Amino acid sequence: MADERPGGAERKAALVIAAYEQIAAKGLGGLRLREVANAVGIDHSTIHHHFPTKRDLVCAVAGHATRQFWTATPATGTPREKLHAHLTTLGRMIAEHPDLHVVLREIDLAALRDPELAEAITANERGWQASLTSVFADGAAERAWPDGVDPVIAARLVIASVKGASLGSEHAAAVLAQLDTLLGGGSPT
Amino acid sequence: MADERPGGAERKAALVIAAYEQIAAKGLGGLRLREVANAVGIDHSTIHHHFPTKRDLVCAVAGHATRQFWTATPATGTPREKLHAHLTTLGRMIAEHPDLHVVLREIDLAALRDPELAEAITANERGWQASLTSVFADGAAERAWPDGVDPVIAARLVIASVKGASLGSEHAAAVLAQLDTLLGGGSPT
Amino acid sequence: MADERPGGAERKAALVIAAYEQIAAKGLGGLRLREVANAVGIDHSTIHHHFPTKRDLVCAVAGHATRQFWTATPATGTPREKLHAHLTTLGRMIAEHPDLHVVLREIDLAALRDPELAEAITANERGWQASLTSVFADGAAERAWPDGVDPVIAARLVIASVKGASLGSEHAAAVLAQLDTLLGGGSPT
Amino acid sequence: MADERPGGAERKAALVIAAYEQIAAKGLGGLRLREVANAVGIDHSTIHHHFPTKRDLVCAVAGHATRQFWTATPATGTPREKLHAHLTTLGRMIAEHPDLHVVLREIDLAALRDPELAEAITANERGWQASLTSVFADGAAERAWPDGVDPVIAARLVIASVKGASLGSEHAAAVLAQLDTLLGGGSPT
DNA sequence: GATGAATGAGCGTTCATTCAT
DNA sequence: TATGAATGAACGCTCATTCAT
Repeated sequence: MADERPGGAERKAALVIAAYEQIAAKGLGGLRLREVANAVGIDHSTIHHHFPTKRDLVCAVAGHATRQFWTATPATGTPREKLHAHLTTLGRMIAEHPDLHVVLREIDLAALRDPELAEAITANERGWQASLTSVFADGAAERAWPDGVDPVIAARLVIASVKGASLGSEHAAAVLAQLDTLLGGGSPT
Repeated sequence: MADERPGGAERKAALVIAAYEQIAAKGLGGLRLREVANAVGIDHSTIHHHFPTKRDLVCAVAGHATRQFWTATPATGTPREKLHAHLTTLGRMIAEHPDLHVVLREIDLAALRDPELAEAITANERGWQASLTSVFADGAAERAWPDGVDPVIAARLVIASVKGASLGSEHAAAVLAQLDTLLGGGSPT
Repeated sequence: MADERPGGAERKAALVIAAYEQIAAKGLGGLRLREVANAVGIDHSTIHHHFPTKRDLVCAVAGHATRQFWTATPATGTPREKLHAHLTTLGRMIAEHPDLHVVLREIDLAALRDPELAEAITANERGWQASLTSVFADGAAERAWPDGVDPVIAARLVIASVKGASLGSEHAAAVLAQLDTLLGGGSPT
Repeated sequence: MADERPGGAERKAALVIAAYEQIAAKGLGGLRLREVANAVGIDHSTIHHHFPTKRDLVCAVAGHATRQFWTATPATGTPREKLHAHLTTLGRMIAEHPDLHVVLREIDLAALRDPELAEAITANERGWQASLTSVFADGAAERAWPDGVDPVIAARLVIASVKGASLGSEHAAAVLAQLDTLLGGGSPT
């Protein structure tokens, strides 16, 4: 009822969001704890009560970003339809909210050198990979895809295409639609 | 025979290479002029004699990296063969020299906020895009690809896949092979 | 009784004084934040906690110096006596505390190129000018000065003489006494 | 006849003038050897062939500036007329060419901490002082000044007023005219 | 939980100067 | 005489972090 003095959890969430926005705007290398604190309206040293180190905050942002991403990509129907919906949604999301994907890519890169960060993002990607793999496997039974489609590898291809497309957000939708076409052609079930 | 005292141009090149390696190892955000200078064996202030600012050095690295990339991707034969060779080469390169692609991706991301850097990388990408587009256009005449392949968009898809795949170098070759299969079907000319 | 741990305001004042002394000793061009910090006994980076930039510190010194100067020059009595007291006091001050006037001159010069600094010093000088002008105007009514003395210009002459005299502190008192003689003639009220 | 390749002396003079202009524009603290060299069209390291150290160049500028000043202040006639002409000329010069006086003041200040510089400027000032003193002494014989004028001190007062006035060039002429009035009143011989 | 003062390592950059060519 | 490469000390400033209050 009284949300004037936010509890610890809300403050933490606010910090994560502020940090997320900073990363989207200035990149991971441009992230400044002081500015994050300012954006939330607290002193910059107070931030360490919620996140002992900068890295902890960044990891939390990684979790937040992957969650955002995942939440936005549900799908139902046949495997063909699921894939189509997935790629369409992602294409639109990249165009409409490039921030999320920029942050995700920023973290992908940093994760190459930071195992802790990698862990924070891997969980999400494992889910994505698994979900896509099962879509491809399901579709394979009904010959929904062209010959030569390996479920695991095709899932990786989709993920790679999405990541790469997110670096050029203007063309992302078209690129993913092209991939969709290639995978399902003009003949969805 | 006396290359003990390197001329200005060689020093510059050595600095670019050292910076490139630093970026590959520590990321753009971990690039330190002092370490670059140490690697080359000169005082860190001397760098500014060759590159007035850090940014100038990074731009030079961008040029170097894109050149590396481009020179490593020639191809001959039919459109089908060209594409196959291209994707195979890239897949192998990502696996064997992940550095190059990491640096390229690092710069891609930074270029979102630095127009000067963007310019250094755009020239290369325009060439890549044009080359791929013409391969797809040529192949279209002889129906080398599945239906629905738009040369321009397909080129972008390939680029996106390569970029995305380079973030997970272990699977890059398989991913690009999958894309190759998808595009060439079971029937290369 | 516990002034071991100085509060923020005291630290700031101590920094200003230390900077003032540095400028007096080495000139504005010889002012080093690290030495100021050392003199106060803190890390040099802590200075920026109190004064965001070096310029801010210098402006604070400008304020401090002008205040020092102004508080040291009160006067009472007839216009003639006021002027005499003023010039005598200044002559003595320049001789006894040349530091203050050196710093003031240093800042005068820098103010030619730094509007912010100019502002910090102008306020003081306006007060000085106004005070002197009114002394001269008051004296004019009782014919305390030789013919041809314009209150505003005479005030400027006094200021100019003081400034110029402060560059050669050994003779300052005599110089200002000469000016006093010239203005008051042999007949002080 | 061939002034394409300037001899050492001309080059030196050009450097002094360029340095002088730099000091006038940016202050002594803003003097950069590289920019001086650029202004003259030579490499910045070549400057050391003409002036071993920066200080040497500054001393040369001090000489140049004092010479400029002195050249511009001749006077003839009775002591009264001489003084009047002198103060008028100086007042006009400060207004029309404030650069010279700014540089002179800049050097005055620096000379407080640099004996070598002091020496370069003292010679000139001694001449100025002597010349003024003799004007005052000559005038004393014919009672050209008010009572109480000591030739030596009055000379110092004039010098101090000129220096101080040069810090506020807009009012310099009026200030020095006021001093002139005070010294000679409405009754020049 | 929050603050402000302080820290210290380190950054990119500057600049007079040196030296081999 | 002139150059360009190199030096090295020093500079102002940044920023994550610590700690007493």
